[in-house]
Amino acid sequence: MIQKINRMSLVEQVAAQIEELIQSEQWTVGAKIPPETELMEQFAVSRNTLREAIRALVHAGFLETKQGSGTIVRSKNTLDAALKKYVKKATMLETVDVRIALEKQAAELAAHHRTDQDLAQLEASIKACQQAAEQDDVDQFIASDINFHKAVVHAGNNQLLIQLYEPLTEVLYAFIQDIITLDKPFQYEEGLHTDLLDAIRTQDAEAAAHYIESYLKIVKENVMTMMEE
Amino acid sequence: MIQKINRMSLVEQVAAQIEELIQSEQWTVGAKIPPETELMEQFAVSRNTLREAIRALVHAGFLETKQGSGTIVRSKNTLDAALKKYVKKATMLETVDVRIALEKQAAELAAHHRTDQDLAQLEASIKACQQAAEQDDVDQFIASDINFHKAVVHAGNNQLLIQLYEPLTEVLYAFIQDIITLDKPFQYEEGLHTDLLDAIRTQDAEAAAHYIESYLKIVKENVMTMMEE
DNA sequence: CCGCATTTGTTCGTATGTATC
DNA sequence: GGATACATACGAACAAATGCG
Repeated sequence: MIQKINRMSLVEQVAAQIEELIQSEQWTVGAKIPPETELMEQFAVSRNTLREAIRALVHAGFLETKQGSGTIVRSKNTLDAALKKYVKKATMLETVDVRIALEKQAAELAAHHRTDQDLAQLEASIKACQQAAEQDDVDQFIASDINFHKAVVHAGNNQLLIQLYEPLTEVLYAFIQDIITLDKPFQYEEGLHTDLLDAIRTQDAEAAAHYIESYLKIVKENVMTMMEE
Repeated sequence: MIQKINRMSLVEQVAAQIEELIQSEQWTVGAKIPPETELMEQFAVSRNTLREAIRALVHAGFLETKQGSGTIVRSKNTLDAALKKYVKKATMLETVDVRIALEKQAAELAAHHRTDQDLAQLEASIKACQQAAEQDDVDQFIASDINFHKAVVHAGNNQLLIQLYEPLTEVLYAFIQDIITLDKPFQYEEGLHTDLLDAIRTQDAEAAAHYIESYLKIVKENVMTMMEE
């Protein structure tokens, strides 16, 4: 069997290997990676070649270098960094529409694929919301609320969808804060999330999607009224 | 006014400038960029520094280098490259579900926001499909079909959504080819797209979403049966 | 605070493989 | 095939920042 020639440049090969080391968590986030001299020996390449590989990963957001100190692992995936950049530039209205699209689909999938573990996670998130509401802890409530939505998406069991959804939540955090603090005196509606949970539990995909739609339609209206001001 | 010290490394500065040149379309996609020796002079940096910057942009998907030939501009934005990478790793089933999510929402938005220009574009795409079908040109038909779906998403007038959708189509191209060539002897259903066009023209968001849903449900079933084999 | 080793940042020189005319 | 232009790769050296004793 004749093998294909390795057409990848040395730099690409080294970069791919390092990326693999990060994603397999042999190099954990936050940890310092071996110095250049050491990596030169391990990969058996020159310093310049190694540096080009490292620089590529720095630019992509995987690594962070500090002169005199060393190089540390900064992040595990690039999509997150790239998406955040774009979401930042997009208008809030656009972001909300994309969120509606993804979360609705996720809710339908969750209704089909949810495990007992998923249901437990959803219940826990709802409880956290209730507790925060009782204590009038706005920040905690928002965090718990976002956690609930994330849990829904996770229950959908679609990795690609999860990766796309995650960066959106971060941007919405500050916005939701504005809505709650400005628009209303922060009142927690009891059945807000439990309806969706029931729909997912009973595997009623249609109801789950409908809940998300009506909920996010309200969010969208809030966004639009805020933009008019 | 005291200015902050420029703490960016030379490589980062060069990379940022090149990125700017690309996004401002002073360096257009497909065009060859000046050779390294020339850029060394223009940026007033050494070869290795320049190379590290270029390598970072190559890894990000902006540039593409070919030994002996030169370096050309490959893409205008990173999100596209990052997404493609992820989509490639995701299963086809996951990709289809995400596509359903995005396209459904886009169809609803299109029904609301479509302009006369959008409608004209949709009609043109449908005509291209019909022509390709009459001539039994499978490749051309697939291309036109994808163009139609892209036109729907564009009519939704949500930049973020468009950016997310675009990379998905590329991956699906090869797959749709398989379905058409293997599964069926390539027959074009007349009303396939016209129903959606009518829904968008009459601004019936619900019907538009419903059409996308039923259409992509068929696609999804095809994916699932193919995976079983 | 000083001196020193470590580590990344930057530059130059040189040789080699590859595409284009 | 030869000449030229260009990217690839290696090696050596010095600069600058950091951290430690």
